[in-house]
Amino acid sequence: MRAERKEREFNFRRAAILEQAEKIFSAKGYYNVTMAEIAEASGFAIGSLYQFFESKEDLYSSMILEKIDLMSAAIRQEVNAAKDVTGKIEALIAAQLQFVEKNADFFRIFLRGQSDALSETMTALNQKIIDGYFDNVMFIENILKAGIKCGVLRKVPTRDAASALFHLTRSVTIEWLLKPTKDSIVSKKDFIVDIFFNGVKNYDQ
Amino acid sequence: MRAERKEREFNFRRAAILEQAEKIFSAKGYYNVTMAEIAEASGFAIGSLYQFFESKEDLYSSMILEKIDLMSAAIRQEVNAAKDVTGKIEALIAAQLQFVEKNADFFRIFLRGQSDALSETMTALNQKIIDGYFDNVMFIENILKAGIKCGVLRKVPTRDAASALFHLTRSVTIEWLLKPTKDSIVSKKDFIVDIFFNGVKNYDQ
Amino acid sequence: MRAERKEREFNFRRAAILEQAEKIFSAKGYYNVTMAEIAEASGFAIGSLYQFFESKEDLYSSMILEKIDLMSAAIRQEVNAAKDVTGKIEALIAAQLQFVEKNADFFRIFLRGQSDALSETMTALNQKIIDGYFDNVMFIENILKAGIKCGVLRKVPTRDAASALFHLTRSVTIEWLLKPTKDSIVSKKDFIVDIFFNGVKNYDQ
Amino acid sequence: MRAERKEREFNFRRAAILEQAEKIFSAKGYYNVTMAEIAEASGFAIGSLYQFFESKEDLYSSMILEKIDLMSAAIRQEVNAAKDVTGKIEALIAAQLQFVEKNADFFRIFLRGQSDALSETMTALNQKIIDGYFDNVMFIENILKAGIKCGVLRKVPTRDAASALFHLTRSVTIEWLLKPTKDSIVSKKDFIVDIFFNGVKNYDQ
DNA sequence: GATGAATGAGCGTTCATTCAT
DNA sequence: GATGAATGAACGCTCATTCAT
Repeated sequence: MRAERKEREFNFRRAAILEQAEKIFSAKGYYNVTMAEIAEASGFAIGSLYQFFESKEDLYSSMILEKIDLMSAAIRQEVNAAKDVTGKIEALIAAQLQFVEKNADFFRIFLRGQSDALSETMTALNQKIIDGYFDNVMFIENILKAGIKCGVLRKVPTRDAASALFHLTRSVTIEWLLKPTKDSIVSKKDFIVDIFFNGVKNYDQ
Repeated sequence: MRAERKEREFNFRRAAILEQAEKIFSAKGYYNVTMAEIAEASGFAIGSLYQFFESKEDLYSSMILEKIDLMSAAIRQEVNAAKDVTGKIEALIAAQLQFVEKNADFFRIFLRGQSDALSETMTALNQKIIDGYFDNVMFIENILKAGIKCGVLRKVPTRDAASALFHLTRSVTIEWLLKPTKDSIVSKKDFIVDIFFNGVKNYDQ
Repeated sequence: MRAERKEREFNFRRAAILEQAEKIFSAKGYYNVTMAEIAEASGFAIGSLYQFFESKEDLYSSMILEKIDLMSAAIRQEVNAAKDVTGKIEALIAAQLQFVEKNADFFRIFLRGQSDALSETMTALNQKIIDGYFDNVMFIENILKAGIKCGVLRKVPTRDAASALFHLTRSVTIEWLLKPTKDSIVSKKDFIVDIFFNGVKNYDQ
Repeated sequence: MRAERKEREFNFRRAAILEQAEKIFSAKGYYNVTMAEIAEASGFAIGSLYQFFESKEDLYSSMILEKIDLMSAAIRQEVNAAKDVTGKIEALIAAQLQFVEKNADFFRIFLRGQSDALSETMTALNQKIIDGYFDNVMFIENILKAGIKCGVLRKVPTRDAASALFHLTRSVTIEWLLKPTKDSIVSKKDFIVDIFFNGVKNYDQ
């Protein structure tokens, strides 16, 4: 059908814009990027951007929210595929790190985005990001609760521990983004698992 | 002496501006704050701000860097006062949380600032923030190294573990800033220590 | 014949566009109406409008000029049908008011158009409107001249008096357009005739 | 006092901008004038215009409303100075014509403005213009009522007659603005008075 | 030194017009 | 012929910075 092809084309172009925008926003930050720049980079005229997005803010928000959804879906799929609690946690971390590796540009933005969430502007986006963050932590929390219930984990405050695991992974992500290294970030999974499960104390002493 | 009094006056006014700027930047973010707003809030004329700071960017950078220095100094003092490794780590966490509690406004900025550090603008500030971050992690790393050497901690990759501890504390900070609560954040110290030292695994099983 | 049918079709569509355009321009004014809006309202594609009109300005001008011609013709016909001067003047006023009543939307534009004629843009349109205005006033003037010649009217400056009659009618039109009323505007004819013929002075005193 | 001089300066500059804007708007119409043009003509920077006016619309509205107020005041003063009804009406017409002569540029705009008042944009300005128009007509109406009461005028519908007188004057104004003539428009006063009082009918026949 | 009015480059956004399909 | 997505010049407006007072 004609209309179908149209829509496919539309989505294709839209995605192309978002891809370029991601790179540029990642490098320079929301306020230092102009619509003209995005147009130039994506090979469209300035006016054309407005056929795909209502405004600069809409373009930015769309890019972030859609990527977040992708990430959420990817992670949940991996986690649900795992059977026991330990496996789920490992899958969670691995999936997160994989996503980071494949979307480094986006994460540079996303990490900023979460901080921007602390300010008053772009309220809609911020609220969605915060909601997404809480969702995420709650998702982790439920895994931990299951782990405590079945005795694999000791009784720790689940909410705090979930947040801790989330930020442990984030810590590795930030280090990786800050120091250009060729090593795959996924190799850090075992370290996170080790620290999160065992802590640093030496019991052998 | 006349010149001394002048300088004291100067520093006093400068600090007053930074104090107001901190509040405003915290609430609205760098790009949504105007020099006129800062002037208004601090009771100076717009032009006067330029006697204390070269530019808006300079004002912003100065505020952040000076607060970081304060925080660094405060933390190091507390840590150095502690005697053994365990005590140093507890002191480190407690000092950081205390600083967060006393400087919530600043931390809202700082968390954003660290993310901004991932982009290309404000190079000077970003580099200094990254340097400060690395300094901080290295400082923690040295404590951990000492802990491993004396057998209190098990042999974990020190750099990664230092970063992990740093971000564990950060995780608690973000949660606290995101959800307005009247509980003191310092009370979270024991949780961080517990997780970091012991992990979440249940060894009793 | 084929070509004829084509032309009929063409003119039919063209008229449909003008009809919608009249409504929209009337409500929002030339500069607040977009070609997209006119296309939408008339059920054509944007590009199709350009097969009927060279430009937005051409569309606007065409609509106005054609309506003016219609009005002129209608009025002249009515006036010529009347026999004596008094009858001609009454016919003139009545015809004008009837046209206003049937073309309220257009008159909202036309009144604006006449003022636009005082500025420098849309020179072609403006010149034609001014020409039309002068034609109109001259047409009235000739009636008045005849009236003076045959002694029905006293010796007043004909040009000024013609303009006065024109604007007297206009005054009633504006009042009627400004205050939404259900009374037919045509009922005001007698008032205009009365004032124009007799003035307001009380000779009985 | 310092502040006083400041304010005088401010008002002086503001008036200078309005004066230039009047000329330009008069020649090209609201939508064909750019802020850059007004800035250029008045010798200020673009940004400076915004210290005197909130927006382009505000600049335009201010210019019109302030002139209207001036005109209203001037006319009412002249009218009130006259003693009997005939004198008041003559004063009214003379004052209006004088104002037109001194403010030709403004009237080119104002005549357009009143028509714009028939569309939906610039609601606030339009409402004020319409209000002003009604005020004006009512002011005239009261004079006519007094004239009827004291028997100088015959019993005509006062509202319609007031509007008629208003537009009679307007008719002369438009003719004068449309045809560049060196004759003073004020000389047309007697014609207006004559037509309005006596009509065109020849009673001698 | 202190002021804040003046500056103008630079932004996001609109929309008449074109032209490949 | 009919379409409507693509275009980009042009607009109103902001705000960091300067400098005459």
